[in-house]
Amino acid sequence: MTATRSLRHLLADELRSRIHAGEWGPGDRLPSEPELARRRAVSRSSLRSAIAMLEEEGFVSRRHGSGTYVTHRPALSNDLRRNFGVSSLIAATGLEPGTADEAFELVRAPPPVAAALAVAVGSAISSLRRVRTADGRRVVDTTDWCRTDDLSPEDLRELGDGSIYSALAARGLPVHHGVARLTPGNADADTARRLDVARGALLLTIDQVDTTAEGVPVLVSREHHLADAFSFTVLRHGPGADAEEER
Amino acid sequence: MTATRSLRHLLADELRSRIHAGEWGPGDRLPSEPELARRRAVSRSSLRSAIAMLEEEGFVSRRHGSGTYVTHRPALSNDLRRNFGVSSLIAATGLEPGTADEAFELVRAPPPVAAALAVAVGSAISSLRRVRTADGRRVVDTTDWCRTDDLSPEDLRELGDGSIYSALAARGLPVHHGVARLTPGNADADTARRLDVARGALLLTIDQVDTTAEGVPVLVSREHHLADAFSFTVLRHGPGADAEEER
DNA sequence: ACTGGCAAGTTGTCTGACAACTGCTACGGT
DNA sequence: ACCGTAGCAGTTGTCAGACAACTTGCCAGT
Repeated sequence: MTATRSLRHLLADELRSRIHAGEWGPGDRLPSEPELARRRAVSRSSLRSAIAMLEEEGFVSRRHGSGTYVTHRPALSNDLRRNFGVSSLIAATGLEPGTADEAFELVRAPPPVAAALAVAVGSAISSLRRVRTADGRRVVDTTDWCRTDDLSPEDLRELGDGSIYSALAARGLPVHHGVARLTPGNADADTARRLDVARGALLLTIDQVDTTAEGVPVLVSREHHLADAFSFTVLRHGPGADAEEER
Repeated sequence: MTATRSLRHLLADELRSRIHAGEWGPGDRLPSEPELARRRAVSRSSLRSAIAMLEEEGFVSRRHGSGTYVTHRPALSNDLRRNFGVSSLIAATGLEPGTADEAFELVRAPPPVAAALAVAVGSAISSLRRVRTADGRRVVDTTDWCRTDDLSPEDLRELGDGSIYSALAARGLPVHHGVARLTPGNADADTARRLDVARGALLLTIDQVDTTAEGVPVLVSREHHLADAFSFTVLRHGPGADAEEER
């Protein structure tokens, strides 16, 4: 299923990987649009759409009358914006992700979680708590919550190494975006024990609410990251790129 | 100078602000492309490019054969990706940004800064250290470094309330993007004194390197943010949005 | 040696058309 | 009365060709 995405997405993927593979280095000029379109036997407009996507993502920049150039974009090992789950975050640093101390439970929704999931406080929801490891080292203590009619505790147990995101997508609830809130903190007794560090160790806590394209919140998670295990990076677009609204 | 940006950028800005103003709410369908194009007296292709930008930014989502719909995108008060400088971060929360304890100096580049700015270790560079305040409260302790031939300490003194970014842009060095690295930490004696908090207070440190579109690093900064003063948020794009490369 | 303009090449926009898809409606069979 | 299906109108996706706006390098004239 899933079907082929639209042509311009395919073209964008293609160009992105060709740039990523180093076919054109930073500062190089891409072949002209008519040229690229002719070689791929697609219309120039489709190819232009693809390039527009790459431009929006910051991979290339276009100069009217001159050409399209590959930007000197840094290759971030772990960009918060791109690496969604903890697994991909760990994998992006070249380490082997794993899990430990898994616990699947049916719990009463605590107030903040209930509010985020739009359910009544105290109603039963599925929760999955686990410690994520990188090359065997305990680095993240996570808890995920979701509605039981979306995923029951049994569903969570069955997914094994599969990601929660793909399980949700298989149920027709693909996660479109998430809002992550970052807070520094110190490990409490419980988390310290689970992560096998001293109490009070530095943590970066990420509270995240994932929603579908329709704006329905489907997954709430709280992740306590060991501060010295990762370096979290964000690519920030400069003020020149898109002047923006205020009020 | 600056010139009018391309038409599709203008159209995108226009639509973005109209959505932001609430003309169409989340879930609503936008007028059809031919309709919007006719009303603005522009070609459908230009308008399509504009909508493509909004789609890439996550404001709308298109459905082939059905229409273009406004997504339920959360209105983030302070998104790390969008709010670039500390001032805009403070202003985005509705507080009044200010500065205190400014110090302009000519210093010898410490190794990490020298590496980031691509200058010799120990060579003279401009630095600006200051405490940023929000409604008078001391919330961030920042230090900026840049090459003296880009901005001398006197240039920094002269800019007053103007941002360093606009000063760099005026010198033909517009900042295109920056890479921010986030680290939790505890306040050392010096920072604690400057921020008027207890030693060991929780901080979120942001180390950032800002570069031009050509990839030339022009500004390095280290910001110690009081943990309880802000909540840092990032909008993360879901896995469904753009399946991506790995290696 | 310098300057001005010309010309080729590239991206930006426009126009018109058709294909592919969605959602609804009306029709016909059971 | 119910249900499935074909058709239809509306929308986004793609195509083709043309011209405008801009950049860059070259070349002739001074």
